[in-house]
Amino acid sequence: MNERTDQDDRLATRLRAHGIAPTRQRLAIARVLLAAPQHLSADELLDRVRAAGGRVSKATVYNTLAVFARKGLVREVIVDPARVFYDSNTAPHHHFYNVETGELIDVEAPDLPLDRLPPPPEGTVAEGVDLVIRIRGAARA
Amino acid sequence: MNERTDQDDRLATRLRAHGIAPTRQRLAIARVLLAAPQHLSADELLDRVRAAGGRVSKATVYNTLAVFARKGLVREVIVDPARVFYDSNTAPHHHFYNVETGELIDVEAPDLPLDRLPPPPEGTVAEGVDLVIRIRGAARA
DNA sequence: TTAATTGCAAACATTTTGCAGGTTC
DNA sequence: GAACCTGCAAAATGTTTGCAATTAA
Repeated sequence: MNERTDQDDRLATRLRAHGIAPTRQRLAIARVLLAAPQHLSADELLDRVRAAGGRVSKATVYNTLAVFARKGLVREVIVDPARVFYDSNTAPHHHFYNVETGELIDVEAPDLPLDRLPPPPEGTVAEGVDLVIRIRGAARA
Repeated sequence: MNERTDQDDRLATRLRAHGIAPTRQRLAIARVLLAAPQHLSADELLDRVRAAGGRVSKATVYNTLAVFARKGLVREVIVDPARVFYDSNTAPHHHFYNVETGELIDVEAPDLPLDRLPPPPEGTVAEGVDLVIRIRGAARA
């Protein structure tokens, strides 16, 4: 059981580094969500955490995701009115969103010359840039 | 009452040009939404249509907005998980979204060199590009 | 021990749906 | 008169909230 403990230690450290107290539930959620770059909705995440043996309530998943997002550990992706996606890839990048399948695909940011964006209106500050390319079709391999 | 009739005729023509049958309710909705470039949610639109004397049900507003969007008469803007905005400006452009006030502001598209976007994955076709600059702060004049 | 976190169920808000009645061409 | 449109109310969905019990530091 040392591997798992080591990994959890790393995760706990990472949470603390973001000012998040590493509780049992938050670790269970982080273990799933931060395992790899991916896009999950709250409900999907709840399913996966439970499938992995985690005991978490729905409310806690929503709470936790909001905390993670606020602390910059994950990124909210708003592309579908039906649900919010949480992206464990916090590096600057953009997305393809398949409106037919609901699939989200990362796009490398460097491809895009977004360095000279228009300046925000007076009195406001830019907080982030979201670029979404909506696509459709079956992305068969 | 000729002015209003003339304007309605123009709107009706515009709807027909998009393959939309110009019913009483759709005209009432179009009159409000297409009067100027603006961003309205379904509920806001319902209020305004009724304030203007239009008799429309909530269901019809949702139906109509979906039809307008599908036919390209308006554009859906997904920036807030809580509600969909409908943008009567169909020219290519982007948005500032004030996460504090919920305000949407148009950004001229030409400012952005989005001509060389990454190609969509095989088997899919790009349908549109949404660029949102999230801002915060009170945009006082 | 003191504040923070969790879980449950009820509450919410927006949007969708079923279907009867109207309207349009 | 056949197809389309509308309205109402009920349902569906994802998310939030209130509050008592639990846990973390």
